[in-house]
Amino acid sequence: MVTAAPLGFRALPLPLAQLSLAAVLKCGQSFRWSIHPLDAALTAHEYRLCLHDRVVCLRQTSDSIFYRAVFPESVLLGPSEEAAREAETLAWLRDYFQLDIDLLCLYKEWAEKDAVFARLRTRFEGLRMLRQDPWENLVSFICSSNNNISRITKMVKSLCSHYSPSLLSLPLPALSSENESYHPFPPPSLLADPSVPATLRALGFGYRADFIHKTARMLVDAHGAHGGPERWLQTLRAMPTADARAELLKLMGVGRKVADCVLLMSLDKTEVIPVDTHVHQIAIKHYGLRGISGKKPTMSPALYDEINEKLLAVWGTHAGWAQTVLFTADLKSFSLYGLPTPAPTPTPSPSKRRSRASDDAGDDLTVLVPPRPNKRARKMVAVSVANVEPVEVPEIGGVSLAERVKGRRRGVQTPIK
DNA sequence: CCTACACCGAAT
DNA sequence: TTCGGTGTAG
Repeated sequence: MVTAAPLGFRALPLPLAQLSLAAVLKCGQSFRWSIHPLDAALTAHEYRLCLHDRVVCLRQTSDSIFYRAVFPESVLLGPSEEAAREAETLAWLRDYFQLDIDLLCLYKEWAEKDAVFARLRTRFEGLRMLRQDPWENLVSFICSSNNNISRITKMVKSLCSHYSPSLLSLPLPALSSENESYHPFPPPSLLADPSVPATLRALGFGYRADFIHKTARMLVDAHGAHGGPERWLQTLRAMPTADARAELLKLMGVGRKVADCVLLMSLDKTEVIPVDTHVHQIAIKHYGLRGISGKKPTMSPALYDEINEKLLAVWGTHAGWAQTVLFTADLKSFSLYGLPTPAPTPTPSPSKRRSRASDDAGDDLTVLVPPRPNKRARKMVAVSVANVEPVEVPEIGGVSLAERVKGRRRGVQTPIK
């Protein structure tokens, strides 16, 4: 069913299998999108994110993304400036969702290499890694320690509304006449103030309040207050994985797991696999990893590396992407929000039936795929804009992916010891 | 290098 | 108690 673009929206033809907003925006990568149901049956939603100068609004059908940007009340703009803004928004979309990466191509490669993935792939289509703002990503994941998605989301929104002025206010898309105000993510300088720890604690951040404040202070001290820290974080994208990780680990509240999340989700390190206890359990179950000998499931650096190298060998250069796709299916929150909660795949031997999605792969699957040099999936996704001349999207921001990821290989296998 | 333990708050 | 961790001290 091809739907006409809602009023004020532009259409961006894109198959659901290339990008599923419902999956990507709720899977624990980003915590700041607001999600509004468009009908009582919860079959469609509008997603909104406040950037520094505009609010991006998205909707999706089976074959298109619809997008628009809303700006604060300002001087009247001419047609050319309007067009420029349109182009910026589209460019942002392509960059943020990394639309020059062909997800189908990646799924195909993972399925060929990994029987577990091959079996589960149809359950979560369109799951891709975002290319997030590093500063926001960093702070969000400092908040993630010993925490869950629901509370992280509340904390991040609370952080924005308390430390960053409202950019604009917008009526909810449907089912209500209320307004919602939109706040950008606060810059490091605003979180480096001495009053911040007490304030954040009062907001329920707990011990993370000190982490955030100290990290902000470290970055401002080292790189200045006016976009310096943000620019410096961006430079980590051009750095080998191991070097970028070492920089992140200097920050307060940033351990291996948080550092790896930032490397994967905002610093272009596609091969990095953040390892938590959940990933560990699945790695044991399906990929032949050793468990912990003792009783305390405390993750040692050596074990972390072992898991990481093992899964990297299975999935290759985009191992971090593959891990996200695979383990997102296990998220409880996915039963919410009208995602097509994957019906359990019929198992040849239906002796066991469990509720958790990942258990469906069968228990005796110990997959041992020899590591193989992997050619990057870079076939571009055809993109065009309705009512505008079709636009091909060869690369992002003038910099090809090959350029961005160049020289990363060395860091991949480097153990931390 | 590796192991306890505290730390906040919500869920169980 | 446990959890989608990290800093600190041994």
